[in-house]
Amino acid sequence: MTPRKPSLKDELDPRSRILDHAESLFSTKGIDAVTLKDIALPLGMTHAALYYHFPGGKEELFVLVMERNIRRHGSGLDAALRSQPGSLRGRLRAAAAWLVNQPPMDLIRMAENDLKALDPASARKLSVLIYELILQRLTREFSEAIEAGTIGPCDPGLMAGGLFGMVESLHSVPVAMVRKTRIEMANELIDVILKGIDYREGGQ
Amino acid sequence: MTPRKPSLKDELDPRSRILDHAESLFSTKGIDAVTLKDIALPLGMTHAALYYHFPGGKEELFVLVMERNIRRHGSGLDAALRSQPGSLRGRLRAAAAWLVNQPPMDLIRMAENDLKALDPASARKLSVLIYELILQRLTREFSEAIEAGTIGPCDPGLMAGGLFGMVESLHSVPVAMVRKTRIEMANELIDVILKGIDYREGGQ
DNA sequence: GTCTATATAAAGATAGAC
DNA sequence: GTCTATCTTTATATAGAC
Repeated sequence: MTPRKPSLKDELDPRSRILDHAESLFSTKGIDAVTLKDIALPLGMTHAALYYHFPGGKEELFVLVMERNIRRHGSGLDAALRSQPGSLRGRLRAAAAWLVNQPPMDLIRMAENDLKALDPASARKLSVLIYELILQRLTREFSEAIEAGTIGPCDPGLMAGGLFGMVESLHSVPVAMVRKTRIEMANELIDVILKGIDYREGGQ
Repeated sequence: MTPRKPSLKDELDPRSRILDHAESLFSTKGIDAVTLKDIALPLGMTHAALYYHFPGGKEELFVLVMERNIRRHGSGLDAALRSQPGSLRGRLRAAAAWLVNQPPMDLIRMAENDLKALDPASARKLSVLIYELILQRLTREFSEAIEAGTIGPCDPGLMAGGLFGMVESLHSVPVAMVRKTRIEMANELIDVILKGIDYREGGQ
C-alpha cells in the first residue's frame, strides 16, 4: 500500500505545511516582520528544520511563498470571474468577495519594502506575476465590457487598479466599527464605480 | 543676540531633523523594516545619540513620528479641501493631489503589523487619529454634499474610505509603467466615483 | 527530517567619557 | 549632545548528532 495520500483534513507533508503557514505570515506582515521562528515553532519544529526543506533560507522561502500567494490569488480571482458569466456586476462582486476573504495583498508594502529586500530577479518575477495574474486579469473585464458596449469609455487598467486598491483597503477597516460586512461594502463600491462608467446591463 | 532661529533651508535643531528623517522612513517602511541606525547614520550621528532625544527608544520614536505624520496628513488634507470652496470635485481633486504627493500611508501595514507591535494605548491613539483627522474629515465632504443635494444618497464613510484606499494604492503603481501621472489617475478615479454617486455641480 | 549546539551578525538599549 | 564601548537579545545560518 502506498503511504496514503493525505485525505481532506489529514496532515499534509511538511513542506506544504511550512509553505501554508509561512504564506499566512509573510503575506500579511511582510518579509521583515516575520522571523523563521514565527514560522517554525507553531508547526512544532525548530527554525533549523526549515533549512532542510528550503536551503536558501528566509529569502528563498519568502519568494516561493509569495509566488504561491500571488498564483493562488490569481486563480481564485479567475475562478470567481468565470463563475458569474451573466453580468459584469456579478463578476466583479464575485471577484471582490474572493479578495476580501483572502489575507490582504498589500501592494504598497510590497513595493516600498519587501521587493527592495530581494535580489532584483526575484523582485521582478513577483512584480510581473502580480501584474499578469491579478491586475491584467481584472483589466480584461473592463476592456471586454468596453468592447461589448456594456460600459462607457474609460481606462480599463486604471479602473482595475483602482478597484483592486479600494477592495484591498477594506482589510484595514475594523469590521467591529461598521455595521456592514466587507462584502457589502465592496458591493456598494462596485455599484458606484459601475454607475460611474455608465454600466448598463445587457450591453450596447 | 538670540541663537538665530533657523531660516528657510538652514539646519533645524537635532530633534526636528531626527523626527523628519524618521518620519520618511517609518511612514513608508513600517516599524520593523527600519533600524535605529537607518535613522541615525544618514544624519551623521550614531544610534546611541537617539536615546538622548528619545529615551523611550524605537517605540517612542515610532509613535511620536507616526502621530506627527498623521497630523501632517490631516492638516494638509484639510488645507487642500479648504482651498477649493467651489465644488466637491475641486475639493476631492485637491485632497487627492495632496495625498499622492505625500509618502504612502499604508493602513493595511499599520493595522496588520505596526499597531500590533505597540503598547495598546499608543496603538489606539494612532488609530483614533487616523480616523478623526483623515477618514472623518473626508467623510464630512460626502455628508455635506448629500445634505446639500449635490450628490445622491450614499454611505459617506464608505465613500471616503474607498476613495482614500484607491488614491493611496496609486503609490504602488510604478509611474514609469503608465503614461499618466498619479494625479491624472486620481482625478479620473474621482470623476468616476462622483458620477457614480450622481454628482451634479451646484446642487439640488 | 528534525534536533541541539554553535557561529556570526545585527538589533535595541545603557553607561560613562568627552 | 554625541561618542565609544559594552551588554543583552534576537536573527539568520551552519554543523553534526540522532
